[in-house]
Amino acid sequence: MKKKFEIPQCETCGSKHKSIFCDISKSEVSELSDSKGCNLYNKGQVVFHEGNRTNGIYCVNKGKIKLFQIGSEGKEQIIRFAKEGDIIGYRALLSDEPLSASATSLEEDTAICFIPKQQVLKMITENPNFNFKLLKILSHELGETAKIITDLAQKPVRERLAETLLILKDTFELDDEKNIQVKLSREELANIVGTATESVIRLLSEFKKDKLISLDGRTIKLLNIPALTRTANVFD
Amino acid sequence: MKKKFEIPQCETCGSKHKSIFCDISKSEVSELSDSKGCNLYNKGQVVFHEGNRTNGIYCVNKGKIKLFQIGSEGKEQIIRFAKEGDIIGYRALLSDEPLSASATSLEEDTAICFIPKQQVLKMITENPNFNFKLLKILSHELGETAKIITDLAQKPVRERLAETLLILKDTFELDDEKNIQVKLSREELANIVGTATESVIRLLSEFKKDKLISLDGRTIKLLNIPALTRTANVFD
DNA sequence: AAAAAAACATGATGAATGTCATGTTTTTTT
DNA sequence: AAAAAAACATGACATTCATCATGTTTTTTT
Repeated sequence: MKKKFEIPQCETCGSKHKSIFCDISKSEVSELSDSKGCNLYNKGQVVFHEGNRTNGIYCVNKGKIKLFQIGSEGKEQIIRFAKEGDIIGYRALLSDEPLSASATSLEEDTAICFIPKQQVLKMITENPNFNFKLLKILSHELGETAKIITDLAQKPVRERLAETLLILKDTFELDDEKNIQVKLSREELANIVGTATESVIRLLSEFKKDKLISLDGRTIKLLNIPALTRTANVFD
Repeated sequence: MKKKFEIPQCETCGSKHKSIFCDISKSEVSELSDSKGCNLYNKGQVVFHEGNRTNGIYCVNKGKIKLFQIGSEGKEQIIRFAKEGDIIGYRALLSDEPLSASATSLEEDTAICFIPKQQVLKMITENPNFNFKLLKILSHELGETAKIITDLAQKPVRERLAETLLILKDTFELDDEKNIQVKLSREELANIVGTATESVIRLLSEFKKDKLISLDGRTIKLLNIPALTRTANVFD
């Protein structure tokens, strides 16, 4: 059962300033606000499904999203995450291809706006700033995925898990107690790292024993980031 | 020692029609031709180096290019290839980040033009067609890398090698004898697949024994594409 | 609150694949 | 053409890591 909620207005959107929409004009904002739709999602609900067509882009107003593909054996592979202010679904729209990944919400009360294709295209052609930001997002993302490819191809599971924790830290940040601000199951962690759930469980226990992290259910506290970085074998 | 060669003119460029520049105006073509530079490369020469800054994009006029990253243990990971008509280096330019990969030529007499940043930015702002093509290239590429991530994370080496052969087929095409039109060392194949050179050698021998391919030095003939597709475990 | 389901945890085992050693062939350099 | 280097090939072995089995804890449903 979906709760009632205030439909977010772009004019007052808290995540606007840190999004691709941060410096569009007043008239564009109101146009955007009029053209968009917005939906609330419970934890685990599907926002869009791999293989489908999309007719616009989605903008995360509140909550956290995982984007994943289903591999040939039916196993989920998490490709990336999105949070407040991020857009998703733009890849399929701009390449005019089916969605390459599915998106589901990771938290209750996730709010996601939908901006129709027509409006997106209009902003691309009429607002060079928006256009360049889009090019920047895409090309940055492409660089990140290339790094992931190299890691998956060359690093052992232990290093990849350590690196995943650091990436999750950078993506969702730590609270004041150094806990990573996202809760994922062991299985989901395995589906990022590209390994078996049991391996994640074992390695997390090792990291804990080595005082790199501490665990409380799905909450992971980073106790020693430099040592974790060394474990991940990253130097940048 | 670099041979003399006719500097290619964009007006008469044979690869223009199949590139991002296929439908720019006459005046834009001549502007492009004036602003660009062009270089010849021998086999194995570096076009650009990971970590450096770039001040423009490169357009492959003739020849084949591999793009790769160096992993934390110094091992090369091939991210993608480029051929006649393809552009490279655009990711770094558009994201305003250092180059995420190195590029080297795979053949003698590779010719690559360089288009300065200023010219690229001008075309982006002034030619919506060019702009959308760029967005399309980036987003398509992003979709391809996502697939590769899922495969690397989930498929065994045998399947990945079979799939690599099929991707090479699609990228460089077959000649009339069904030979893949690119010559790579076993080590380079390993650096695509994410495995050891010895594993590639062994698996190629198996594929040969199973009549999926035949081998003549670095030339790979695809004898049974449907069976290779099944071996790769792909269904699309 | 009880029952069921899902998630977490740990040990035992085996398969996939990386590493090392060694030899042959091919290519490049002198 | 000879020598050197690089690439290719194959066997033996070791290691990582996935799978299976089983049990416990936590969460969800009834």
